[in-house]
This record gives sequence, C-alpha cells and structure tokens, in this order.
Amino acid sequence: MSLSTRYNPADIETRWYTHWEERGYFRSVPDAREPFTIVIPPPNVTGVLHMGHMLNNTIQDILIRKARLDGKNACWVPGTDHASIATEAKVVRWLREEKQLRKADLSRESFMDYAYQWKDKYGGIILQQLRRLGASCDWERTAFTMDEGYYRDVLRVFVDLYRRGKLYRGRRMVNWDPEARTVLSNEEVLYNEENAQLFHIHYRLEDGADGVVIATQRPETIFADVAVAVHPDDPRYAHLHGKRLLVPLIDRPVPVIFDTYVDREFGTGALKVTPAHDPNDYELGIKHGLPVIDTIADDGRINDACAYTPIVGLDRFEARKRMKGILETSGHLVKTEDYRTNIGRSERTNAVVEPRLSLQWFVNMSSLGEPALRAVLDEEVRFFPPSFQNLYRTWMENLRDWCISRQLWWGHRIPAWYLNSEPLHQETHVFVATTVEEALDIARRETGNTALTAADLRQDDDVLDTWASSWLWPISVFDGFEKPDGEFAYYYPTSVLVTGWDIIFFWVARMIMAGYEFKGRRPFRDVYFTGMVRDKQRRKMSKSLGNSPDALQLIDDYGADGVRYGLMSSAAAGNDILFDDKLCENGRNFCNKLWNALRLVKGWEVSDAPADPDAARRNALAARWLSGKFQTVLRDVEANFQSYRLSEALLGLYGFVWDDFCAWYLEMIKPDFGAPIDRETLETTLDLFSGFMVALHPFMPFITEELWHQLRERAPGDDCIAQHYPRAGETDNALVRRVETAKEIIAKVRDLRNQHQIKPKEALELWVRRNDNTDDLLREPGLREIVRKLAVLKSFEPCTDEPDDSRSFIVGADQYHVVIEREIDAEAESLKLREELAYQEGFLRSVQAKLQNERFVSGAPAQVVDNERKKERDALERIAIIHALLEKYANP
RNA sequence: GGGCGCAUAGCUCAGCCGGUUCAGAGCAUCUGCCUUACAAGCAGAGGGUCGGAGGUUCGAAUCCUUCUGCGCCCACCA
Repeated sequence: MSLSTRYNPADIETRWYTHWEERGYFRSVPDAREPFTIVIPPPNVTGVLHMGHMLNNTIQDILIRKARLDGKNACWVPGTDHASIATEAKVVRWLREEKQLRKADLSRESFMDYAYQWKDKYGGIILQQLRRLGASCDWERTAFTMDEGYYRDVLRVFVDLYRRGKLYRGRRMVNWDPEARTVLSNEEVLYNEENAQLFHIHYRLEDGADGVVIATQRPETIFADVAVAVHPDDPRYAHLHGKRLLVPLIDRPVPVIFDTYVDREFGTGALKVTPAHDPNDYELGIKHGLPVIDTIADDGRINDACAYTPIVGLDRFEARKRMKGILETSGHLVKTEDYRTNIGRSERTNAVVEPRLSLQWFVNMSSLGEPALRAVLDEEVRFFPPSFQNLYRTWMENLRDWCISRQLWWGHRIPAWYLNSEPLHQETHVFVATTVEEALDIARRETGNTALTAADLRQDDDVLDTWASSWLWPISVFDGFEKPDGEFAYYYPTSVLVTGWDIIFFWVARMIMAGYEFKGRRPFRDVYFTGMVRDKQRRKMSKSLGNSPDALQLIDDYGADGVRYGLMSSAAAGNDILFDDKLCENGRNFCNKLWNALRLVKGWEVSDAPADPDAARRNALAARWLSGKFQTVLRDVEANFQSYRLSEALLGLYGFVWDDFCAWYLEMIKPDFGAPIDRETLETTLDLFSGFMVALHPFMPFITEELWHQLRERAPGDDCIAQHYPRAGETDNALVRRVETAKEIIAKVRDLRNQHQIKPKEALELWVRRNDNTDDLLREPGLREIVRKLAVLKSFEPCTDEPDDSRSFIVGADQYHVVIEREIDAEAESLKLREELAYQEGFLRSVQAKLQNERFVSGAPAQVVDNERKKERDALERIAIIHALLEKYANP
C-alpha cells in the first residue's frame, strides 16, 4: 500500500487551493442562477488572522460552498477596512519606533505618504492568510474602504445627508481621547469599575463665613468651576440662597445654584459645577445660564485658562496628585475617601476618556433608526439566534446622534470647506460638496462674493469615523451608488451577514440603517451572529492577553480542515466558544479516519466474479441500510442549514461517517483477509463514499476534494467543489430499524465476549427464541449474514428451547442465547437477572399507571396510547423471560 | 438604577411551541485489545431525581410563578 497511514494535509491543501483558484470556481458574475451573496466583514487592513477571523470566515466559507453546491451563483466579496483610528495609531507608532518621526512634525501629505507605504507593506496580509483557511472568496472583487470609488461613495453620502438636513455641525459635549487627540463615539468608550478617590473640599463663602464641603473625584478641575449646586429642598443648605462661594486658592466667586438634579444622599449633597469637564455639569450650565471655563487641552494637560499656575502644563492625573497636597496644605481638603466608580476608557488607546466641549459633525439619527428597527422586529432582516433582537431593539430605541468626525488624518477627509477669512473651530460658514469646485460655487452663491477662489477656501481637517464608511459596505462593493442598475441589482440585498455580536451597534445596525436610507431595502436577509472565541478561563482571546494561539501555526499543526472542524464542532450561533487545541485534534483525527477509510477501500483486490450468495445478500442490505441512514442525515443537514445550526449539521455528518460508514458499513462489507471484493459492492461503496465527500465538502473542503479524486479517476473539471449537493431521498425506515436491531444484537454478543474474555476470532453459536409479537429479523435477506460476520458467529439460528451452556440476553422482546462452554456462576447470573427484573418491573408499573389513568387513555393521542400499550406488552414479555431464566438458575 | 439571558453527566454543550427515536453528543474516566484501514485507532462499560421550591396538565428538562447562583448589555450620582 503506497498511501501513508497518516493523512498529511500540508501539500494537499495548497495544491487544491491553487487548483480551485485557477479553474475560477470562486469567481462570480451575474447570470441566470439565483445569487447567494456574502460580503466579508472587512478586517482591519493591517490586521493579522486571529481566532475570531478564523471562526467567522470558516462559517462564511461553509455557507458559500454549500450554496455553490446547491447550484446557486455564490459570490463572496472579500476586502479590508482602512480602520481609521486603529491604523493611524499603528502608523504613528511605526513612525516613532522605526523612523524616529513624530506625527506632529509631519505635514498631512507626508503622513499620508507614510501611511500608504505602511499599508502597501503590511496591508492585506490577512487576505493571504484567509486562503490558507480555504476561504473561497471571489478575489477579483477584493475591496478596500478607501478605494477611489468607495471614497467617492462615502463623500457622496455625506453630502446627501447634509443636504437633506440629516447631518449637522455642532458644539457638543463629546468623548475625547487625549492620547489620540480625537473625539470618540459613545460606542468607542468602554466603562469599567476602577478604584478612585473622592475628595471632600471646603469652599468658603464670599463674605468669609463657613461655606460648604463639596465632594469631587477631580480636584484638578476646580478652577473651571462656575457654580456649586445643592438640592432646593436640602435644609442643610437653605441658608445659601443668593450667596456666592469662593473657589479655593484662587478665590474666584461662584454662585450657589439649586437643582433637583443633585442627589442629597451622595457625598455631601453639594456638587461643584464644571460645565467644560462633565456632561451633566454641562447640562446644568445650560439650564442655569452659566459660563464655560475650559482648563484642559486636547492632550489632557492643564491649559493656560486655568487661573492657578502651579498646575498649568501638568497632565490631568499629575495635576490631581499635586492638588491633593496643595489642598491639604491650604487646609481646604477635609478628607478623602476611596471608592469604586466606572471609568470610561478609549477602546483603541485605553486612555481615560475626557468629556470635552467640541465642534464636531453629527448624524441626526431620529429618522434613520425607525425603518431599521422595524425591519428587524418584522423579521425582514432575520437574526440568528433571534435573541439578539432584544439587544438591537433596546439600542435602536435609544439612539443618540452619531458623532462622525475624527481628528485624524487616515480616513475619508470630510468634504466641507470654510472661508480662510473666518476663524478655525468656530461655527462659521460651511460649504459641503464632494469637490472643492462645487464647494466654491456654493460659497460664491451663499456669500454673494463672486470673486472667491479656491484659495479662499480651506477643507475641513477632520476625517470620518470608520463606521461612516463601512456602513456602506454591502452597497458600495457592488457599486450601488454609481451604477444601481448594474451588478448591484443582481447581488443586493446580500443573503447573509456573518459577524460577531460585539459589533451589532457599530456596524450591523448602521448597515441596516444605510440600506433603508440610501437604497430603501435591507442590506441582507439574515444575520448570523458568531460568539466570541474564549480560552479555557473564559477570557476573550486577544493579542494583548497573549492567550490566543497562532492561527497559522494551528493550521500547520492540524490542517485547515482540522481547525475548521475544531471551531465548528462547538460553535452554535451566538454562543461563545471555549477554544481548546483538543477540538482541532478531533478534527485532525477525523481527517485521518477518512483517509484510512480511503486506504481500506482502495487497497482491496477487485474480482469481476459475483460475490457468493451470502456475501451478496449481506452487502446489498448493508448498502441499502447505509444509504437510508444517509438520507436521514441529509434531511437533518438541510434543516440545520436552514436555521444556521452549522455545528449540528457537521456533527450529524461526523457521526454518520465515523460510526455508520466506518465502524459498521465497512466492517459489514469488508472481504476476508486476502479475499477480493466483488465489483458491484466496490462500485456502490465508492459512489456512497463520494457522496459523503460532497456532503462534507463545505465544512472540510481540502480533504474531501482530495478523496473525491482518490476514489475515482475524474475528468478535468469534475471536482468536488463543483458537484451538486446530494438531495435527501426516502428512507426505508423498517429496514433501517431491523439493521439497528441487528447492531444491538452484535453489541450484546461483543459484550459477552468482553465479560468472558473470549478471543475476537473464536466463532460462537447464537440462538434466538422469538416472541410471536415481534418482527422476524431473520426474514430480512442479508441480516443474518451481517450479524454472523460482525459478531463472529459459527451460526445464528432460531430455536425453541434454550441450548446448554448458554448465556442469554434480551433485545426487544426476543431472547438470545450464546453458547459459551465455560462454567456458569449461577449466583452472579442470578444477581444480574434480579437487578434487571427490578428495573423492568418498575418500568412496567409506570407504564401501567398511565394506562390505568382514564384521562390519559381518553386525553392523549391514540398513537401515544398505542405506544404505551406496546411498551407494556414488551415489558411483560421481558419479565416472563427473566423469570424463566431465574427459574433455571435456581433449579439447574 | 433599567433591561436581556443562562443554570442538563467530571468538563463543554445540544434538546426547550409538552407525549414515540427523551434524558442525548463530544471530551474526560474505567475495562479489554498493537485484531493486516486507522493506537490520531478498535470493542465494551459506568456516570445526570435536567439549579431549589411551588403551580398548570392525564403527562413537564420543555409552559407559568418564585427563590438562589452566574453572565451580558444599557445608563453613568459628583
């Protein structure tokens, strides 16, 4: 035998991937077939393959390959996301570490040059890596969110929203990342409970009298205070009406204001109001007409507006530390207490987010949310699992305006222009258009100054939030804005989106909004949410924790099919998966099992002479049984695909191939050692085997393609990837049941061998005493031969009396006897029988209790009642048999 | 503070519009096998009163109530 006993995936996988690509199987162009479309969740252009990608893309590939085998025009669009802030952070670090350059010292143009250099060098590695996994993307469609056409679409949408009044520029309290020096959306801020200190600080009254003690976390911001707030009904502070307090150290007077917003229970019941540095204070400030003093710069340092010079220029945390000492010395600090509070940090830089008043661009979400919410509630867009509807709904019902500007360079520069003559960062004239020429026209019209030239305008410095481009992904990759009647009309809406539930708000919700807002239609029919991949301690796998295995190493170790199996075998939709190499090991072992099944069937001598009648009957029955089981499995597979229960589908096929095919069928038809197999049986087996390969192909594409070709000589183009998925036919259930009974008999005989330490090769006699009510198994041609072969029997015949020296077992309601010429331990046998009797009697009682219940007999469906009657008959029969056997042991 | 979800074998989970194949799968464990496809394997076996309590029903892992213990999302009281 020339084939190795181990399956070696390495060379096979690259060979077949190249073959598929060369033959153009991944390519899709519109034709008469029904389309099946998936757009990849575009990974960060500078990303590398991690476990989450592997899971996600394996699922997409399974769905795409299944659709392709089902005869659909399967189109999987790959691509990458420019990932504005994440990529810019990487580029900045790279410049600092490799080129000793600081972003601040570079012009926008040269920074972008470097960024593109970086992108050309490291970008798209992940797309290469996806090939190793077997991803059957249409690579000719590879898209990038900053491609020329995509860029154009993003600007077009910006202008469109602006003109329709759904986009505005405004000064708002925003989340500021002082490290990246950009605004963040609410979704980019992650809150976690952390240790903090509450400072109790004494504010004197203007007239020198004892004032109040306020509690604050941020003593460094007291110089931005513009008021102190108390509850109007708080008797402790009633005397403060009309009074002013002095900000410590600088003695600037601030009014006392009264507002029910203040919680009397918290701290001292008195609150310093700092509108520039706290969103709630900002609201209070507006309500009470207070001024704003902004003492923190965009980098998180105390700025010149702070009237207390000793802390100017310090970082806010350094300033806080300093303030503690200063206030202690000055006698203003009453006490500090430790407490736990939620601190918001930037998702990307982990910097503590600074609430900051800033002029930004916002999308008004009120009209976008409505249709997108309804689509999901009405299941026009279906979620798998559906429970994510809840999460989606709570978010969509509480939409707030979306801040889409970012103070970054890497991204889509905002298509808005301002007059050079007007100050920066002020709410001035703005001209929104996709090109500067157009903006100039608008500027001339609106200002009435026809002498304006492009030189009088300057473009907005900011770029757009990454998600303000990726929300157009399903539309833009098919050029749906430029050519709505082209490919877009064929491929859109896409069939299914496969993504992690962690970006349901960032991306999924916004794509649905964009779909309805710009195209009036859903972007996808279904959304399959994957879980997070976690380690055994349930921690999310991440690079920073270092708990994520190297994806490519995993493929090297277990083969792509092995890894795919490992991920899929425990990945129900929406459920997190606890990843363990063991899972991949199972997958690798399964590959090896398939490989060895191939070695077996390819190793037989073939005979053109017909098989002897016993073998012919046996093999024919085996094939009918196996193919019946296969039909059942296929029906389950179809149902599971319909509801995206992919792991169930895979496990069903796995069990079928391993147990039914390898453990039972191949053993049934396996010729005696050295003997040839008849051609008919072999051909049937090769056909069945080939069919399983097609059925398994979506899950394990490489090995199935390899075996498909090893099983038979195939004409060029006759590849597994391009077959028709087997359609489930009828199953002969009665026949399948008989063979299942035969398997039970075989297992019982094997058990007796185990118990009595009888060598596997020692042939035994088996006798059956049938109950009149039961199915006559021996009537089924071939069944007796199957039992004789697998149980290794000399004979298998009916009898009326029990033979000597026999051990007995019961299957159904029939009694079986195996002749074993060894001394019987009557005591032990009796004990076992009495245990069995007790169980059967208990079972009988429960069945009879039901049958004697009038309401059960009249209330339950006839089928259920009949079944209980059958159970009762069988139990009575079994009990009778056990009694007879006990009798025998008692009176030998 | 508001909301959602989960609890089934030692571990990870499936089953959950009630009744046949309802107590399952994989891994782990135990026993025996290097049996000429495969030790990455083969043949067997043990293991759970389906978190607790109550209710609905002829019948509950499955539906309802409640308790307990976890997890997550949203909000953000200085």
